This record gives sequence, C-alpha cells and structure tokens, in this order.
Amino acid sequence: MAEITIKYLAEKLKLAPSTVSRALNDSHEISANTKKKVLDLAKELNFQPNPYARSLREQKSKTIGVIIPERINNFFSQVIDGMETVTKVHGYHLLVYNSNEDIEQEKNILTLLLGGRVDALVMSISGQNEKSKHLDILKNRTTPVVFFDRIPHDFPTTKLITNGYEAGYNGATHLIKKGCRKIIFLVLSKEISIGKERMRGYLDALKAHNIPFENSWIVVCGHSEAKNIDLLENLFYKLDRPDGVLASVEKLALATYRALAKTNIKMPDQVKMISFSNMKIADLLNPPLSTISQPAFEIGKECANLLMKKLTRKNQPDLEDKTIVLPSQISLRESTGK
Amino acid sequence: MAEITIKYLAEKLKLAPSTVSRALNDSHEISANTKKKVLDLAKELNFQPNPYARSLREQKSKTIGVIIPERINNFFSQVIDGMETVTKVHGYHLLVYNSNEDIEQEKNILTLLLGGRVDALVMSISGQNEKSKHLDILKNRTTPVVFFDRIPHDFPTTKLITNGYEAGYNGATHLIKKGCRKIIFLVLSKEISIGKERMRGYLDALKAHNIPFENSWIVVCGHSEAKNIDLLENLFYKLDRPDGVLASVEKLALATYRALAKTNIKMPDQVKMISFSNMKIADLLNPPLSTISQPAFEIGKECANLLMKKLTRKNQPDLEDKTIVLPSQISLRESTGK
DNA sequence: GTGAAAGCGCTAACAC
DNA sequence: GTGTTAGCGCTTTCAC
Repeated sequence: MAEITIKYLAEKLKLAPSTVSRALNDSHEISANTKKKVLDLAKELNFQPNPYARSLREQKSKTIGVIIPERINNFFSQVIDGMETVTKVHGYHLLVYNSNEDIEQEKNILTLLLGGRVDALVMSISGQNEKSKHLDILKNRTTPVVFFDRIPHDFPTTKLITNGYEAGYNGATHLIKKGCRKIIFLVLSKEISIGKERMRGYLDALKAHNIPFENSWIVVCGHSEAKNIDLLENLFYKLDRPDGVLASVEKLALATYRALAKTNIKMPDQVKMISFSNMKIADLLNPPLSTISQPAFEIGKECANLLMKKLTRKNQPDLEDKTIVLPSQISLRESTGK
Repeated sequence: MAEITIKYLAEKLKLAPSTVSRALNDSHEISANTKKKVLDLAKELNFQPNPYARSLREQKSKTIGVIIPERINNFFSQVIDGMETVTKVHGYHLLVYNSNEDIEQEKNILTLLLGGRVDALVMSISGQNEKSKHLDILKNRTTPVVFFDRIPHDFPTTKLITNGYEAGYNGATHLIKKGCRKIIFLVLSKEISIGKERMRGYLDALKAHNIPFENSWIVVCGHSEAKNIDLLENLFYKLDRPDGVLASVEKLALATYRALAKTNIKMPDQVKMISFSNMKIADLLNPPLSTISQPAFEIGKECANLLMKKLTRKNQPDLEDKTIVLPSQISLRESTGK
C-alpha cells in the first residue's frame, strides 16, 4: 500500500498532522498560505490519503456493492456503466459481484458485504424464486439498498423496473395483429417478478383480443441452453405448434433461433417472435429480431443517483418504499414480419 | 457500517479482544474451548470483522483493481467472470473501472487506486496509443500489475495475450483459400498492441501466398460507429472493392454488416469476412460470422491466479517480465463461405 | 490559525 | 492459553 502519509507531510512542513489534514480537506480555518504549501507538496509527492484509514475513521467506505445474477449480459453491463458515470463524480467506488443466479451465492456475498465493506447496495436478485427469505439479513440493517429489474416485491425500499405489464401487453398485441393465434410465452422461472408482470400483460392481451389461452402456452425454461433448445424444438414439432413467441428474456429468444434452425420452420412466415432484449445487434440476426428493450444505462444512473443523494447529504430520509417504473422501448423488425 | 465489534464480543465473553481476534483467526494458541465459545457467539450475532480496520492494520486491502477500456463487451465480461471465480475463493474483491478508451480517465483511475485502495491491478489499456507514458506512475510502485489483451510492450511485468500473429495469419489464409484476393484489414488504431500483431500475421499470410499488398487495405477505423459504417460503405462502392475482410475487433465486423446492408453486395458471395470476436451468437448473424475467439474466461482466471500467488504467499518474487500466449480458436461459418 | 491527543476496529509483539 | 499495549493513517474534538 502507499507509503507516504499525512504525518510525513506534516514533518516535512513542520506542521501538525491535523493541520495538514485540514488543509487537504480545504477547511476554512486554515490560512491560504498554509493550504497552498500543503497542497503543493501533496501534489509534488503524489500523495493520496489512505482510503482505509479514512474509512475506519469516518465509518464509511465510499463504495457501493452491486450484485447481479449474470455478468455476460448487455443489460447488466449497461446498468453498471450507468452507475459508474454517477458514482465516479462523487468519488464512490463499485464492488461488483456475480451471484450466478444462485441464491446461496447471493446470500454469501450479502453476508460478506454487510460487514461494512460497502455503504450501500444495488441488487438484481437471483431468479430462482422471489421469496427472498435470504434477504432478511438486510432488513435489520441500516445499509440502504436499491433493487432493479429483478426485484423482491416484499422489501420496503426503492425499486426500479420497466413497465413489464405494458410491454408484455404490447408485445403480445403486436403478435396478434400480425396474425398469430397460438402465442407461447417463454419464461425462465414463474417465480421471478419481472417474468410475472410481463406474463400478466401477455395474458391480458390475449384476453382483450379474445384469444382462448391454454396453460401449455406458458413455457418455463431453465438455465441450461441445451435443454431449452430441446424443449423448444419438440414444441415446434407438435401438430398445433405455436405461430408466435414472446420471450421474456433474451436468452430464450436465442434458444428459439437455435431450435428453429433444427427444424424446417421459417421465421417470420410460420412463426413470429418478439423478445425482451438489450442486445445491440438485434438488427443483425437472421431474421432481425423485434425487441422490447429497457433503458439500462438510465436505470443504472438512477439507482446510483438515489444512493448518492442518500449518502452524500446529511439527514436524508430512508429510501422510500416505492417502485419507480421506467418506459421500455419496442423496436419492430422482421422476426415479427415487416 | 457494522456495529458489532471484537471488543464487544470480548466483553460479552469476559475475554480480551486479542483473544477473541486470535480465536476468530483460528490461532493454534487458543484452547478449543474458548475458540468454540467465540465462534458460536460470532455466528449467533452474525459478526463480520471490519474490513477497513483490518486493511489498515495489515496494510493490505484484499481487493484487486481492474481497469478495462469498455464494459459492454462480452470479452471483458468473460474475463472478469474468470477473475472473480478465483479471487472469491481467496476472499479477494474486485473493483472494476471502465476507462472508456480514454487515456486521461485511465490515468485518473490509476492515481486513485494507487492510494492504497488495491493490492494489485489488472489492466487492459486504452487503445488510443500504446506509448503508455501514463503508466509511468506505476513503475516506481510495488503494486503488482498484470496486463491482458491490450498490453503495453515496454512494461516489465507479466502480460497475457492470445496468439494474435498466428490467428491473423490463419484468418487471412482462410480468406485466401476461399478465393479472396483483395483482403482488407480493419483495425481500431494502428498503435495498439493486439492490432499490430494481428496485422503482422495478416501481412505475412498475404506475402506467403504471393498476394500483392496495397497500403490502402489497412483500414483504420475510429470509435464512432456511424463514421465507421460510412467509411466502409464507401469502400465497397469502389471499383476495386475488397472481396475479403479481416476485422481485428468485433465492433468493426458489426459495422461491416451494417455497411453491407446499405449496398447490394452479398456476403459471402461477393465478399467474405472473418473477425476476432467473443460474441456468443456469431452463429445467429446473417450470414453466420466466422470468428477467431479468445479464451476470455481462462485469461481472467490466469490473471487472477498470478496475482493470488503473489499476494497470498510469503516471499514471492516479483511478477516476471514475460508474455504468456494463449491459443485462440477459429470457428468457420458462412460469412467466409461454407 | 495551529497543535495535542484521542480513537475508529483490528492484529501482533510482548508480557505472564 | 490469555491479557495488555501499541499502532496502522486518518479526522476531530478540545486547547490555546
């Protein structure tokens, strides 16, 4: 770690450490002259105050913990980029952890972080279920938490999502308008909050358009790409195969492309698809994929802003128990028929 | 931050703080009985030692700083995932920063981190140039650094790359074998190390196959997607337009797809392309993209392993000044003609 | 406007 | 096997 300290600067300048500290922190009770001397020497020696000594003393770490269920995913990368743009101007740091969609790991990370390593948390919870019992350790704590995208519905804090219901409704409606009558809904887990909202929208769209729904249209997939492809392929071999697909996550749209490649079924002629996705190259797929995308960068910025406000100002109230809903954007491409 | 401390545990158990500390750290000089009592209470109260007090005392932070030029990129996400799998078993944390391909920002992050916030660094340097003068602040420091992918050639430490020369050679050779005679090489900046190696391979492949090279075949692109597309589109309108493209980074292959979409030129019939890329859905593009991919996860693991070895063992020698070369993998798809 | 001293929570050297 | 003490580098009373 660094070797040059405030004490050292103080000796060099024949000042007390406290004076140097105050000068560095631009305290008004220090003369302009002393300030300059201190700042000059600090710059010359490339002095950086020891962050851990400061953290210990001030009881705050100036770092935010981030837990995401998956790292190789544009959506989450964009969110984190958004967070970093705002945290860095406040001198805050980002400790990012991947829970790998695993509640156990999520819990471990949480325990680790609650030891005081971070001043606040941003989470998108693992998709196994949303019972979120493992989040109880957070509840007796004062550490502010913000959830986004994959949110627990019963945790009293601020949450950020996009309008899943509306987007699901619009996505399904678009398929219906394009002539689809057997529209399946692909979901990773029925338990997870975003899936649920999107599904509600889908179901209501069917109802509104008088399309009789069948339970088998809800296709619950898993985390194994190979198994999902198999599952989907078999679905398309059936006599009453679907003519429309609404994928609640990008991963499942990709699996659908791969499953279809194994059959003779053509998209968009025989089956149309639209998917929730933040991929930047939806236009380059074959055929180009119609998507519903989320303002990921904005979500990240907003999460960070909420926390920066709470952390950098005095006497801020606790984070409100509310859900902020941001609009998603629908982009129509050939996968739903041009 | 956390409120329950070693001192508190000590009072509860009528022991000295030092005894509690030793018990928690499983020191052999503590009786099994006391150990159990301490551990039990610690578990019951969910005690986590204050990481910053520990860092201050031990003069190490148990965290690694990571600086990448771009976050929304599968390659870097995979590398970080790889690092995390190994750091987490050693109790190390990852502080990740995005330099946005900007040397100034890279320098700022570096100065910040050198204040003692991290025990070691992993970097993939910004692509503006590889003069790496801004890395000089690192040179007088003892902080171990490992570079990967975008490496400075004149910095005495361990670097990890893939066999760019060979891959470039093989990529170009493949295009030649497929009948291409005017093969352009797309590069983000001529200065950057990986681009150079890949280009050397490309040039040698041309020479080995007696293809007369023209300077205009090296196409230096920028960071603006729109401008790159324009540049490429114009290239394809020329009379002696290229019939082969070797893209040294994924981004430029995507720009080529988009540029071609504006013309009547068909891939792979009239022009073939292969690109360095770690994208997982190369097979879903139209046409599927032949790729040369890097073992990103492995690279991340290896970087972390090198640092863990240096940091967790006593009297480890400094990181050797050498370059470890990992093999890349070539996957042929329709973009180069099946 | 500056200095002296205490203490954040932890570990380690030194008692005993 | 356990306790006492000092100190990591910083900020912040409290003096003057």
